[in-house]
Amino acid sequence: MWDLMKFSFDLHATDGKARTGVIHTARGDIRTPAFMPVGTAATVKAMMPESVAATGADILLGNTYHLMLRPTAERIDRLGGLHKFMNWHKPILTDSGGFQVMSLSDLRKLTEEGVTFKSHIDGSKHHLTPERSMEIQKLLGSDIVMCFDECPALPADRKRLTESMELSMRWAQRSRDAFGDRPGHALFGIQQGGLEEDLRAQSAEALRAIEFDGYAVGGLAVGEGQEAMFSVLDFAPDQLPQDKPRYLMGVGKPDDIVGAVKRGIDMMDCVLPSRSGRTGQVFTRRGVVNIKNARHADDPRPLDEHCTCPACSHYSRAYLHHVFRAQEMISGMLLTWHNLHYFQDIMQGMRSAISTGAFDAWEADFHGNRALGDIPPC
RNA sequence: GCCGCCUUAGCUCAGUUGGUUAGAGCACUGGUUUGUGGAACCAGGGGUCCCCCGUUCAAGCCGGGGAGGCGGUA
Repeated sequence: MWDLMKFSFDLHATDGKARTGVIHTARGDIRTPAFMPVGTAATVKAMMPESVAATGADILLGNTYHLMLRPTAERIDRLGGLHKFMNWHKPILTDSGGFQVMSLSDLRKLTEEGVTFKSHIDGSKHHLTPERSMEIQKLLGSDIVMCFDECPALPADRKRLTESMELSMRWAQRSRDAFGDRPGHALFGIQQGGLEEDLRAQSAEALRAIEFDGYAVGGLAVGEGQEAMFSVLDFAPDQLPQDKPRYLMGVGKPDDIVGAVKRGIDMMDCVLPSRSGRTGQVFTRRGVVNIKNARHADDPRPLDEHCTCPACSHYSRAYLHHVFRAQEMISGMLLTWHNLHYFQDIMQGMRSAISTGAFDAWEADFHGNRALGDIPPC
């Protein structure tokens, strides 16, 4: 029984650098490669939790920064933890707040100790340190806790990247020390170093010395472009332990995800399917569809005739176009559902292909479908 | 009938003492969104300034006449 409570990763098969397996947690298993929908404010926007599960998601991402401000980690703890609060009983990974160090940079002050934020909600001041981030993620009841790090925007010069990476490594040690021993819960380290191979290697070495339950590649998808990102992913996963999950943070578009898995990534998260779902951008096998475009107004066909999600099973492009233009809430609901369903379809396709050694063929089919482009207007 | 106000982009309206290529919001046509500050943002197309005459180097703006609309009044 004690063993069942332990966090562990079983690698089932590899195909080239691509891997498939299962992460075991106290809240259930996570099939890898895994895509994690983002539920920043204790909700995947526009989706009921059971609907998110129906798309095939095994795990969600939650956010330290947003939840500490509202409704506060202490309140969520008093109400029984984040899983109960938001009615999601599978695993949750929480981001540490590190990303907001970058994305909210005009509202923060960074020191060795930590970061002072000014709340984007009411302007109130808040302090976040590795120790406080660990405390908050524990109060939330997170299954996979992320180290508190600093994520510099790219491009950045080498001096800045070096100092930032070294600070993040000192914070990684403090995160490890503050996390303590929590059976069933995992702590992931985050590699930094920008696009520099030697800095990435130094960062990976520092993290391996501390020892984590999983290792994230951080600091990518922050403005460098796919080519540069893939060039880092050509070596970064190899610098991290083979027997632990590797998580690429914040990625990405469908072709980014496929390229990352091909290079040895096991987990990813991204706001794109949910955010785009609310703003009319739809991801399909044949590429991106912008549902607001006039060409869909009279189109009785589904978004994707092969997709089994509710939006594709029961509604025409004309209807989805109409409800988007009319700003009806069902628009965000249906399009988010479709996007999440499609992303999970990609993950399932890759898991199956890797386990049968057919990843290359699967990938060729994936790119072949995209090359067709969207169906012509009717 | 008389008096007042109004007429500028598809819609609702700005437009200085007359002075570069007449603007905004919405709508329209596209684009962007990568560890969610975003139901967001960016770009583009679109004008016989109601019509005619006049003054002036120059008129959306000033003068005269006409048309249409709104309100008040008998």
